[in-house]
Amino acid sequence: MARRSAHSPEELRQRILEAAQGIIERDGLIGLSAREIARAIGYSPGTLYNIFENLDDLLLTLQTHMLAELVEVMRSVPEEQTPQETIDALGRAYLDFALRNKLMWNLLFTHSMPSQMRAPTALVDNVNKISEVVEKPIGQMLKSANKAEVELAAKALWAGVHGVTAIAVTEKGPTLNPATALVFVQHLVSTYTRGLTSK
Amino acid sequence: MARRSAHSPEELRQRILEAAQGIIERDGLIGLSAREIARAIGYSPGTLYNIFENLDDLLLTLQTHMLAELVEVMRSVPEEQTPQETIDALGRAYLDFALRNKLMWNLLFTHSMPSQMRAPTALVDNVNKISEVVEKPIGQMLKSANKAEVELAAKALWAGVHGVTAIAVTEKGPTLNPATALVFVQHLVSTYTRGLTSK
DNA sequence: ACCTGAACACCGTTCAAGT
DNA sequence: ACCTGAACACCGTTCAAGT
Repeated sequence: MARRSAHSPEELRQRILEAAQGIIERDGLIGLSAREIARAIGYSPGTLYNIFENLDDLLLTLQTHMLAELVEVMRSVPEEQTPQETIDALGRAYLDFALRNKLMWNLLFTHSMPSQMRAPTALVDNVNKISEVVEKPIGQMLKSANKAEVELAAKALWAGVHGVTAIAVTEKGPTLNPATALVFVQHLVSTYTRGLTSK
Repeated sequence: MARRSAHSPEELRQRILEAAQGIIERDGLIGLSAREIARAIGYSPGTLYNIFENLDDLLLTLQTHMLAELVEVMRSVPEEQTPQETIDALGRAYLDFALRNKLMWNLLFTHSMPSQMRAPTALVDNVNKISEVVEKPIGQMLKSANKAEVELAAKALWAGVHGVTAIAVTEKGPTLNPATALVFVQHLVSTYTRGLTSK
């Protein structure tokens, strides 16, 4: 057996990650297993371990990819006429992304491994990049504010939008759900920014 | 073998739930297994299935208990001098609870099972009860608002506080973490309520 | 009535052996 | 060099058999 190389190492790596993502989106984290991934791509379980250290490593890689994609989505939101509208558009983009990738997005903010394991810096950095995107329009709204104030405001507001999104995605609130989430996001953004500018 | 009844059924049920909670808080969801719980309480694995349908049922029960405890915590926060201060105290209580029970709190808002499984109504109801606690001080702040407006405001603000808490608990933000979270919660609450009252 | 433990169909991970 | 598949130590869950 062996030596097929029907796929290059990078191809194989991609196919593994895609298969894992598909399984998670379909069956949740519970449905994910090395053997199931192997079955999905038509390789033996052992092959995964030539490419990833173990399942946790694979999961971390998946989270990093997902987060990088989310950062890209946020960065490519075009600037609107007013900072207000730009922030609104960013909120919509964030919510949309989460609703399109419910289980995978949920996984990003889940303690899925033993607590002593720290998130890799690549992941933490990307979480930071998301709020950095929000700092620009916030800075335009608060022209007299210093950098620290803008950063605080951007992170607080983005965390707020994140919270609305999180409740909506997990469908654990009867009123706040995927269908109504946008209204809540817009209300939070407009009310918060009014509070910011009327200080 | 069998027939020990060293513990009443309710006692046994409690011991199982406590053991499960301990394992999750120590090793995460990954470390939880029926056999591990059985080992922890000194019974055979089969015993768990006399009391719970399966592990998902056990997990759902655990989530329901946890959420009921959180509702109790929120309801017992004393009313302060001003609605503003009361909302602030509620935010602090919510954050404290999450930081004291990191992994278990995280579990409450995690898609831990196959996606077709719906959350039981007891769980969804309790999520709603949390924001109801916030409606009271919000109503005092907005005397001319109708019920729907107060509900929207309470849910949006609570979801926002939830988001700050979520980022802090998972320790995936370099700036927003357990040590700094309170500042973010207070900033979000005060800025949002200023926006509300200055409409 | 209550509990056990063997049994079944699964896991993650390793690694000697094959091409 | 790359991949397999057997092997090991685990799982969740069921259920006949014991007290």
